[in-house]
Amino acid sequence: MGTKERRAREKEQLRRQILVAARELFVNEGYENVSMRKIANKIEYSPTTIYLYFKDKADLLNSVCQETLLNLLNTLEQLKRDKSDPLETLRKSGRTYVEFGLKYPQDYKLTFVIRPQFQKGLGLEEGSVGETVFNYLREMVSECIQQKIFRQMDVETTGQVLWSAVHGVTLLLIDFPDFPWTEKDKLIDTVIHTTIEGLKT
Amino acid sequence: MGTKERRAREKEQLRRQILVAARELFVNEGYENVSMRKIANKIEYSPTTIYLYFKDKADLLNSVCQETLLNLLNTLEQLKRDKSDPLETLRKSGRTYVEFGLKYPQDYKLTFVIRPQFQKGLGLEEGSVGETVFNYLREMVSECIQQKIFRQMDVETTGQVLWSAVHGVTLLLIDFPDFPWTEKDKLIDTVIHTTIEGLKT
DNA sequence: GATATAATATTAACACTGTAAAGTTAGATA
DNA sequence: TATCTAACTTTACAGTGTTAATATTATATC
Repeated sequence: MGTKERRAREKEQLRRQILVAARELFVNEGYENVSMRKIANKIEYSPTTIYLYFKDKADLLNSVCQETLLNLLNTLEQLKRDKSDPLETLRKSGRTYVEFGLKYPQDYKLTFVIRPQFQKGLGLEEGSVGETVFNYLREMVSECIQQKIFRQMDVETTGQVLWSAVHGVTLLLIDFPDFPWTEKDKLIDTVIHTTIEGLKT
Repeated sequence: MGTKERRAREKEQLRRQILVAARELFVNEGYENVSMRKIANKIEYSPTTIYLYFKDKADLLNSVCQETLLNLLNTLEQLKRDKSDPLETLRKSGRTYVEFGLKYPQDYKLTFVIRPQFQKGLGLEEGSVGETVFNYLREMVSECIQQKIFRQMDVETTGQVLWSAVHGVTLLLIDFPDFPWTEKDKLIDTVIHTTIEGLKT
């Protein structure tokens, strides 16, 4: 009598369908230009059905962002880390982070800028995906400090400085595409290089 | 026959009134939670009157942001610049920039994150206030490079690296108030210090 | 002072929004 | 076959940005 299981599976399926549709619309048209009705149309359900799966529009956004964080985490973890050269790992991770943001600019903004506006105290609490991402950074930084490549500063501050740098350059490049930036790759590399140099002993 | 002038003055006055009301509401309730009707109520005019002074809501936002940029510029220019110590000037400017963002977090986000979403190619074009602000940064950076305090990199890239750093830390502090940040002042100083160290010869 | 003219403000309306409440339908259990 | 329940839809509400048409006011002209 696997009907219950099948039902549960179907339910999960529809949930995912909603998420996929929502992400696509959010990304292509911007969060505020997407209505529940548009999402509903896309999946061919009535608008209010969505509310059986998500509390409200902000909750839907939140779920989309959780996925984004998971994608980011996966992307980062795919980098093979050379234990003997933590600095290079850090550099590559920084690059990967920024590139992820530029590859999915709307997702990035949704996750790191828009969502905080709707969800105070968001997504970085203990046990969350967001925290896991930050832990990834902590580990790398910690290695650099232990190996005395970086100056002996606390891991938290060091990590936060790095995050600031990559977050900053990512958002600027996304938000001001018409600004006369230095060649993009050069800018990204310089930001990362500069920050790392500044952190060295 | 100064009636025309008086009329113009009155018109300008109402325009300012709208701007003030809009800013206050945007800042306190967030751009998307503010309706034209709310603004109209606040100034005790009918909603459509606003359209006689601003093209639409985005235009209103844009004007508010122009003011913010002007405020930022004034704040920065109030710093007295010690020509003989451009590094200290740069440091103080960085601090001032971040503090400005934290003092008016909503204004900052409105200007540097929300507005770009509504106005592509925004506010940094030639002759704009935004450009003037960036020119301020250019000058300081240029001085540091000329005096060989900074390594001989082009002014543009160097400036953009600095901007990335302060922009990044400002937004992170605004958007994730619940994250276990290092003590705020320490973080800001470390970000600025690290970036500057990284840029040195 | 009466009237024409221009400037300014308002009313009414449209097509849309997020979402709550009530109504409907299909499948499982008995 | 009757009942129950989960899934989904219909309807409705109060609010949105914005436009067009209308009304009101203040000025300039006679």
